[in-house]
Amino acid sequence: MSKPSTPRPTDAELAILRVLWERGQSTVRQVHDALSRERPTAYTTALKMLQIMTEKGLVRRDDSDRTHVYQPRLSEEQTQRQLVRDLLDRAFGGSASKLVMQALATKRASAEELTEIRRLIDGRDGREVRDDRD
Amino acid sequence: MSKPSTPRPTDAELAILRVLWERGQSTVRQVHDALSRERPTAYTTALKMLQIMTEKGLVRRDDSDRTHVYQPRLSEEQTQRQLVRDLLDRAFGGSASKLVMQALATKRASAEELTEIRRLIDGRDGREVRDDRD
DNA sequence: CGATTGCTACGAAGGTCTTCGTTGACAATA
DNA sequence: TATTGTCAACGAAGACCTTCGTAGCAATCG
Repeated sequence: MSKPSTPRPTDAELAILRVLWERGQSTVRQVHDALSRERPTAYTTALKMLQIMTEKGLVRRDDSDRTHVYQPRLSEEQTQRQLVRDLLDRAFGGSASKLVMQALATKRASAEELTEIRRLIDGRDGREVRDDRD
Repeated sequence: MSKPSTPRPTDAELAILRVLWERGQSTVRQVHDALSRERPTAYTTALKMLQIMTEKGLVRRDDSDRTHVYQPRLSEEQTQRQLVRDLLDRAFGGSASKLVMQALATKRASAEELTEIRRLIDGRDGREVRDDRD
């Protein structure tokens, strides 16, 4: 039950969401500046993007002031979970262990990360998964 | 070094790859039949898709017979790893442990899966990841 | 006041994705 | 042989995605 209330963010949308998660609520200018540090684009690109994302429900807009302020509608964790679930369905036949296996096969999985992961698993063993809404 | 030799498969492409991974090398007809069980589409949709995927290098085509035969160019595991790495970069800041955490937060992570995952980690501890080419 | 600056809105271009109809070649069959 | 069926190849439509230029409006500066 319950289809994803918000659509899967595209690449450019995700880039913007990353900015909003890091900075907290921001103006178009602020988003644009942050994005441009990585890759120079026009101001109106960020603007248009945020407008579209507002329509899609990916961000919320406060337009009480002349300069609008945007904030992400879902937390970083919620979005990450949604993306993982999506990938799980699309490419892993729903098998979380296979996904974890591939995550571990990544060079990025450092020793510290493995320790961290083990702690995670020990922490919640077979037992229940907290209720999640996405 | 080395940018992804093959592009990230799109949704429809992934659906076709799933068929090829499961069935092994297949004709357009066979792919189409398998896809249509899930969601009815025209034969030429599968055909066009496979033609495009051939151009992109996602599949390999044997056209020695009149009826061409297609096979995936990368294994399921290679593709999965590529997708995980991609998601890691786009949405997790490269943190594998965060990704695993979200995978575990999924209902699908059953008790058996957790056991399986723990075995994986114990199996390879901090040590090195086998060489991987994608 | 007039000019410049900063903002939103809008339209549109150029790209990719997915879908399908049509065409022409070839094969199988009546 | 004439018809029917199967196949690959296009082309093109319609939907998104991403990017930007332009326009219109408010505020601010000289």
